[in-house]
Amino acid sequence: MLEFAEGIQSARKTLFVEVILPLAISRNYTYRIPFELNSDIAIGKRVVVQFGKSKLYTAIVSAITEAAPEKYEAKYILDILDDRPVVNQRQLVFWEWLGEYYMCNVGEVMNAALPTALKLASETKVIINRDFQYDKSQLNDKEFLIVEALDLQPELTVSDIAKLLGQKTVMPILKALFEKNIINISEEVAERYKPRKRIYIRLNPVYQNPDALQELFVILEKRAPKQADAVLAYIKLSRQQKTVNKAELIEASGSGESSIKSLIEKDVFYAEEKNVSRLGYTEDDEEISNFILSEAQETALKDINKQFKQKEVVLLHGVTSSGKTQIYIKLIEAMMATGRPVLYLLPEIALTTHVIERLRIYFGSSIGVYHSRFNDNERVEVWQKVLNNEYKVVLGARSSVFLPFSDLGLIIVDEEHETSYKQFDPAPRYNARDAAIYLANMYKGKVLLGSATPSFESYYNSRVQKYGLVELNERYGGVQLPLTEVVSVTEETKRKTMQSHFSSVLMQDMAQALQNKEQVILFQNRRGYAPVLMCKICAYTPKCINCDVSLTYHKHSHKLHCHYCGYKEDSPTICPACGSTHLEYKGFGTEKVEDELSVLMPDVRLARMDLDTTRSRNSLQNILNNLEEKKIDILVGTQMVAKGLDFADVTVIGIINADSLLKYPDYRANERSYQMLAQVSGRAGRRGKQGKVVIQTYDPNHRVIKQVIDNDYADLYFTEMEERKSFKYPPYYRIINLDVKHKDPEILYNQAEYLATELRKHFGERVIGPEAPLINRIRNYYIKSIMLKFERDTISIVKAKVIIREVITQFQTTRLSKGSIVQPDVDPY
DNA sequence: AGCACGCCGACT
DNA sequence: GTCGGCGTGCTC
Repeated sequence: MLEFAEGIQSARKTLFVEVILPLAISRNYTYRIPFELNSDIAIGKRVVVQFGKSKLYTAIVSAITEAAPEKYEAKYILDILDDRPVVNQRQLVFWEWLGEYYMCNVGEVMNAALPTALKLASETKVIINRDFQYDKSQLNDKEFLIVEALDLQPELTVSDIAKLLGQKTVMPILKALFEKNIINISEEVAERYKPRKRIYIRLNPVYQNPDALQELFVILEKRAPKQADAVLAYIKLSRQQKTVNKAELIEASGSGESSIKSLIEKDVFYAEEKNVSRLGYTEDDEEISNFILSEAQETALKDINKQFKQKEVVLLHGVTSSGKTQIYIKLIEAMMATGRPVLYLLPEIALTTHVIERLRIYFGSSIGVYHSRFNDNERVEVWQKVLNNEYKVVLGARSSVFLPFSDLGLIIVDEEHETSYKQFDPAPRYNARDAAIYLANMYKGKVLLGSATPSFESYYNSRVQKYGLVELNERYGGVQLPLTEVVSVTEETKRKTMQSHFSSVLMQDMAQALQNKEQVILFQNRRGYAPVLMCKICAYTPKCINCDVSLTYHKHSHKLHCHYCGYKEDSPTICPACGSTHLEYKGFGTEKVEDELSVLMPDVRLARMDLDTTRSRNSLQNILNNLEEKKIDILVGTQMVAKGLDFADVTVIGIINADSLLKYPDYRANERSYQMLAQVSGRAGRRGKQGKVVIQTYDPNHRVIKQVIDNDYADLYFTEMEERKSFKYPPYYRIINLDVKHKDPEILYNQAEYLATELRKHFGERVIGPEAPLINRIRNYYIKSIMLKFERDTISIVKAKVIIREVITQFQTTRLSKGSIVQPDVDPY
């Protein structure tokens, strides 16, 4: 009785919800719930709301209140899409934190977090009002056209009508028609996700009795031989596999759809429709092959577990081929035994290769995979399964930190130094590695960062005892380090032994490898397109007088610019170091390398692997398969080739132009170069063959190249860190970039100067710029960058962000800010 | 982010 | 004199 009364009361109560809209707007909005939906509403469910005059959106309920908004009348929510929340409350906290930390709106986080299919399409549909008689002569031409079209077709979308009339703004016309009662506007949101169905066939258990089966055959063979075939085929198939689906049965029996249909009608077969996973798992590969950890791995594993007792995050620094993956597997197994799920983050590119296969072998169907090569339906499917706690391990790229985990015991971030963990555009400009640390902390889970060449941030954090550190210096199974030979391009050019971009050493090694039926990978960094001025004779590259970066040639001004302090100088015509006039703008890409190679070695099977050749869904996998099946002799690629490629027959690695890495105008150029060179080299001659790495450079004595050859990460770290300290760069300092954009460069200049001046009032010398970035105009917007450098510890970054936000908001209320876009980027690396 | 309202130039 | 260009401001 009491329950009943309460039920009535809650049904009558007027409830309001605050919702997150998938838009870049700073506020959340309040909607009213119709009484009849009161009992269905819950935080984390999706609702359909009208926002603005005509748009419908899928929003996420972030709060439920009883207080009516004071200043306006709230609109009703139109529908609740979910029976149970698709987003849990911890996630909402996570979104909130991410928005705060990376200085963007929660709506933008929502946009990145939810697969598109969960965000629903808004299709505004227009239908004719059949109940109303009207006079056609009263209509103007456009109205007439619309009504005519609606006579032929029951419904049109707004965009259909726009096309029909050949104009964009159709809403006023429709509004007029609507007000005249001639049309109705039916707005419906179509559910985009459709689970894939498959029809499974079972034999009526009656026929397990051989006599009954015999009898059935006699009848069928006489009157419907095709149906008899189908039953026979079913029996055959069911012996080989647990389930038989309709398509298989049709295929195997050679009988048609109709025979199966009549057998179902005769109750011989039972048909059952089931949702099928689109993810292509097979249940067969659950065999567990037990590998044995080496002594070094065993020690490392124990050490990791020991450190986890005190530290939330542990960095595993293990050289290439040291068998980090096996350690991960052991950690995952241990975590699985406790029943807590594991998230295993990998850079996008590594996810399509062997890693998934290897882990599938160990963990079978309890492993989920989530990355950008999945289509939307597949992503929703993984989302739902995570929601249902169906996975023990999720393997995923950057965006998998947004999956609806209800618990996380461990997050592994493999290749933690990878820049692909950072999203640059659009907002949220987050780093999945750093977000993962926050995420794990929410669940009191642990984080293992793994890399052969850790990012300086992580290494620094482990040195200051914030993270634990475990080093693994031994290669697994005694794999030898490759032999590295540095070739001076200057020298070979002088001797005239260079053939286009290839040194005689590299040509010989390639020829040798091909003769041995082995494979070659050539590495050419895309970044080589950045136009850097270099002397052809002495390899001199102009550097900034204030910063340790190469200057970049700007065609626009015909000057050399420093992107970090704003220093400029005229582009020299004579080399200041050796007096030669042979100054060149350096930069060439993979395509050119492939082209030239095809001329030099016409019989060799070449392939190229870069962003352009791997754009479509399966192209990357195809290239890798071809490499594996030895249909490719030489693969030319960008950084992609440095990640996770592991082929036994690749014995020669050629780095076409190490200078394009080393001279990159970035304070991290040396760190990045080392990482890249070390990772690429690690690809050569694994599994028992010693490989050879050829590094071509104009500057064979470069400190970083020496450090790579000596495999001396520590030396790199200490020398670089000195510079980071004196030039105020991370990890000693934190960086926040503000990109200001405007269509007019003059106005932009004033806006950026104003913002920088305002910021200087609070932060003084910590504000650098504004300075034009490398690419200073994108999509008709000119860009200026303001950089803020904050020292650790002495200043609160949280407070600084509050002030920055205030300055931006204040700026946006001024008339000056008209037409400008201000984009903050926190930790822009 | 959309989308409507509103104010200016290019056409019937 | 209208159409439609885009700039500006609001959306619960």
